Amino acid sequence: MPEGPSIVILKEAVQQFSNRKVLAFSGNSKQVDFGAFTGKKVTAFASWGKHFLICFPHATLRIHFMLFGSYRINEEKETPPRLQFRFTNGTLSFYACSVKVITTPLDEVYDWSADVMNPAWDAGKAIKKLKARDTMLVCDALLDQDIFAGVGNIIKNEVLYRTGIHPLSTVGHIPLPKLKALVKQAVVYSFDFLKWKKAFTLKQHWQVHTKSTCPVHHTALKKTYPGKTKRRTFYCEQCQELYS
DNA sequence: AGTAGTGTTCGGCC
DNA sequence: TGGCCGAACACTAC
Repeated sequence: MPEGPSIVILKEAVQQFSNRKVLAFSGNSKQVDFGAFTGKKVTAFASWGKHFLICFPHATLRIHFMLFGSYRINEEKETPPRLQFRFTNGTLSFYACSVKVITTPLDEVYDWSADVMNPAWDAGKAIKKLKARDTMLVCDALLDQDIFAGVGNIIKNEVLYRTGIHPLSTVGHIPLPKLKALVKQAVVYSFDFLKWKKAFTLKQHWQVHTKSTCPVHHTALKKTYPGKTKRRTFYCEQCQELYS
């Protein structure tokens, strides 16, 4: 569920409830005053990176699925929903997710140009942010939501392989053309992810993530937990150059 | 059938 | 102060 493209899929799947009035609203979230949203109309569904946003005239509900969150449309799960909306044309339920109420205008909360899937995405700003973090390891930089909102661990591994950059490379030592390729592919792979996920073929397109051999050299891939983020990292020592 | 992970926040410690 | 680390959260595919 969690990476940016999956949130875009969710946003598209719930459009049937856009501009609909909430007939009933319940759940086990402690963050939400359910009465404050009952009878209100959903003005829009939006997203920023891995954040899913349900907009109302007076406030926005921010949903983050973390590792285990899920949702159902016109279906029920056994587990109690964190949030459950009933509309005239169906129900929308969220499970095991983090929920927050946002009352500040969204443009003040979110820098839309940092979201790799947003039309406002600004590659130049991403390059500037990377240059300002010159001692950071690239494996950590790709997971930094202030730079690449929406990028998760799968996208990280695949983008590093595509661009031939070793995960332990230091951002400040990566040549500018390579850095530009990295920023470019963070977006390109995210949209590939979206396309493949919709077609239920995402996993079969993975080149290194969860894999044990390099698709080019047929030699063993490395699997480590590097950097500050210590997330599972798959890479090929022959294909991916170390800049340090 | 047990394990590990598409993620983030928080509190404690040094 | 601030960086680092582990725990917590809570589900399910492999």
